[in-house]
Amino acid sequence: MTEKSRTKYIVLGIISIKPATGYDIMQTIKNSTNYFWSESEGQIYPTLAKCVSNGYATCHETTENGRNKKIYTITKEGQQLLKSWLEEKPQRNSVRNEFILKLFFAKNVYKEKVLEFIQDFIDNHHKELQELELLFSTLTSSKDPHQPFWLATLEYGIAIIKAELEWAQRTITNLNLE
Amino acid sequence: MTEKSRTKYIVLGIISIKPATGYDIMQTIKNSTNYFWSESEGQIYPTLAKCVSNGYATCHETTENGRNKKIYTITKEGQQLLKSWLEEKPQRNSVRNEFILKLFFAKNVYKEKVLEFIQDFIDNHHKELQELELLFSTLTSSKDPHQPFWLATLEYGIAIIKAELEWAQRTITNLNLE
DNA sequence: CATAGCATGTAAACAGTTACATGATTAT
DNA sequence: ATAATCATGTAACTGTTTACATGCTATG
Repeated sequence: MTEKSRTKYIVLGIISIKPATGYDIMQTIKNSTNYFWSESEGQIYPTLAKCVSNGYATCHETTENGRNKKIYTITKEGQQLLKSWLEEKPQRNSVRNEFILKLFFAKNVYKEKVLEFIQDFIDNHHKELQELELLFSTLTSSKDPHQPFWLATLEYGIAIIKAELEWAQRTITNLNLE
Repeated sequence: MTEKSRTKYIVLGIISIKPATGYDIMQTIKNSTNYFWSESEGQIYPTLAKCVSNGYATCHETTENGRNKKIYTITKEGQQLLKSWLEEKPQRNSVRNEFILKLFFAKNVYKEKVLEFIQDFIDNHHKELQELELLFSTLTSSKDPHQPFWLATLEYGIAIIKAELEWAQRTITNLNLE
């Protein structure tokens, strides 16, 4: 956990909702933030250990169903760190969209290949849209105090995907790919 | 330039259009790919040197207006490498949107702060939209053979930004921020 | 005559992913 | 039995940014 890595904030954010294990945190990321923030496994456990050594979290070891678990709980210091980060102006992120980069240089690529890529893009985005809409329908009935914010981020994901799908259809026509 | 870094592909892609200096490449990225692919300065020069040592580009030193320049030209091998990469299925990129991450955890943030962040988001996206629309108007009249693909990527950027702006306005209402 | 832009580059620090190792439980 | 899931962790590698160093030319 170095100065600038934001991994600690998503970790602290998740355990601020409810104490959790490293595994739980990874599941939460996979199931509910993955469409706007992803983390790889190799970051979570070291970050949790460093949060404990820096006093931002405490660790409680238990055994549940014969499984050893380490349940992490946020401390007052962790809450303060999280809150002060949340109140800082968000930083712009570097963007890297490999699909669009390939399209940018697609002049010498066979039209069939370009069409194939756009159709894959459409398929993947359709699947993702379905997943987000499923999430949406479960979230709408939730009474969790976080719900309005989670709904807003989910609507963000859905809005982007819909715009991408519409663009992809138009682009197949505009590039005369079919 | 290691195995997986994609920096070499954007570098080769740009010099495949027209021989260029490292500085030119940075300008091109800043002016025309930055909304979907960014690179930092410290990557460009070492990548160019390695492209030369790997036979993907050649380097020609000249002096222009008293300035020393190194003009890089793509080789046949470079063109082949670029083309074979372009024809591989695009890889998904990891997503990291700090603004949305902060909104996800915004329950304990003052409403005024949340509103401020969304308004900054709107301002920044308005500016970016204007820049892209300016680019768009110059591109539409271009007869460059790359034009249809550049236009498609530009339309992608514009579509996303418009969707984001609409979402932001709805979200101010939905979260009762005003 | 100062500031912005043109032009090239490196070193150190920082960040992140991949692959592996281990072993238990639950479902098929 | 065996595959999937739960659960924790590390090492090595890969990739990226930041800050610095240098010096020239064009513009106001």
